[in-house]
Amino acid sequence: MKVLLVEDDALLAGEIAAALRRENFAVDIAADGEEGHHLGDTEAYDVAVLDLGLPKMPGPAVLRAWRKSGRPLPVLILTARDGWTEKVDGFKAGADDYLTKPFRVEELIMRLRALVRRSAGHAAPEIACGPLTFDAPTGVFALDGLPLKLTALEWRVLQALILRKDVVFDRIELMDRVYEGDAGTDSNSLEVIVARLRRKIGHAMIETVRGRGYRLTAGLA
Amino acid sequence: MKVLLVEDDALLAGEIAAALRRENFAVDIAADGEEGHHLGDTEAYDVAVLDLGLPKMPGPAVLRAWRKSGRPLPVLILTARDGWTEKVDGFKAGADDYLTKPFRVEELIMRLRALVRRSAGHAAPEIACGPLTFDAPTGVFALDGLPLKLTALEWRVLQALILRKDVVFDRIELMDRVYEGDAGTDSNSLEVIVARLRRKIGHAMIETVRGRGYRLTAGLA
DNA sequence: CGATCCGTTCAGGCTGAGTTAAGCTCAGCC
DNA sequence: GGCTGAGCTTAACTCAGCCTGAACGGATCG
Repeated sequence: MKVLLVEDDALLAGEIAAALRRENFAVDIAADGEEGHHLGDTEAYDVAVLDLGLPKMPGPAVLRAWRKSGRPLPVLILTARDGWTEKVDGFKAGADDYLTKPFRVEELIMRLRALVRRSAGHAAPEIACGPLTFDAPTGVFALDGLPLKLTALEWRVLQALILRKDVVFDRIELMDRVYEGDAGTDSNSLEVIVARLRRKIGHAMIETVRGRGYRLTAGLA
Repeated sequence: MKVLLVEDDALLAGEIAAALRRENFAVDIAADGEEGHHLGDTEAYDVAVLDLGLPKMPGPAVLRAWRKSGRPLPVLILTARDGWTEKVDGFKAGADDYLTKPFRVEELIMRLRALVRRSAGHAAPEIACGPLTFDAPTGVFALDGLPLKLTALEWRVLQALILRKDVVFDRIELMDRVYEGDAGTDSNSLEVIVARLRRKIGHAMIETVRGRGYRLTAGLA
């Protein structure tokens, strides 16, 4: 899962990013509105966290620009102001959620997970695919009920796949979602990760579609 | 837009309902957990507002029951408690948003709108042609409902054809669309691809127009 | 400082998608 | 009817794309 964090306060941004990475998120940080707008418009993210008070380009303008270009990207707005009129403005600009500072990082994480789950079209907190289940709020995978031990990258890949199970996930897009910054295409590390995943959850579950990407299915049947 | 409001405090429920109706929402009120659960399970709502402290059946239980029966209904939880651990529990049960009392009705309305907007984005626009269907967002072809297994080139050809079904697709133009760069006309590889496609979806569906190109039709003679 | 774990790189091997080529079919035309 | 050429089909070939085992190096932790 890849998050775009647009926040000019470097200290706060670092703290949030560290907390998110501890939860296996991939995080890109933009320090001002322009950079944030550009990244959100060109890269593939699952969700964006957007501060309202930004240099160069204010948060609402960034959000409006994304919506104007038809980005479906879910956006959580972050702000120091607690006034309800501000919130209304945020939602009017197309925000999906709103959090006021100060806040618990745990709550931010929960809200982000809920946003991603919902925007992937899943209502229930648990997504199942054959013997494999994913509990969205906690981020835990289980195989036949037993919790799986996955590394950060394995987790990101599997999470991306299960959110779009039964659909082919494009190779390039998958790499974009799994790796922070720009993904180099001249590497087979993703294949190695997939191979290791297959050894853990069974070879049949991750199907490879030549020339396009991977697909998570219930295995057989 | 229809809202299910599960709230035992009649005064508060009335206030919320009035505010929502002022915004042209249709509101059903349930005064206890059992009624709320039943309504949410049998009626069609766009979104539900769920109080946590309810008589007869507590809020989290209601939510879990909905999720268990596969309801895709987006749910906003309403509670008097402000602890972040409570919020985490709410999200774990499958909530999509969380609001603590007291709150501005304007914020509730905004959050409900955001929830509905996001959960509405999952209607699948499908192109159909006889027994063949194409789901544009996922890019999946299906024949009589069964997903088709296509190679990259087969997929490109079929996609080009179904986007202009019932119209003759010029050979040269088809090759230009399917092959990167400039297509050499001195090859019959396209014909091979078409032949393989025909074997998969039935010979009648792709009609040959001599001297011009191909045409995708419903297939009946 | 050593141990462990994780992500990456590299090399070797395999599979199958896409192409080529050759022979066949059939529509259109005289 | 017979000729002609566009299009169809099958089989074989080739190489890009993918898999995987092993080894390397960086990070983290005691």
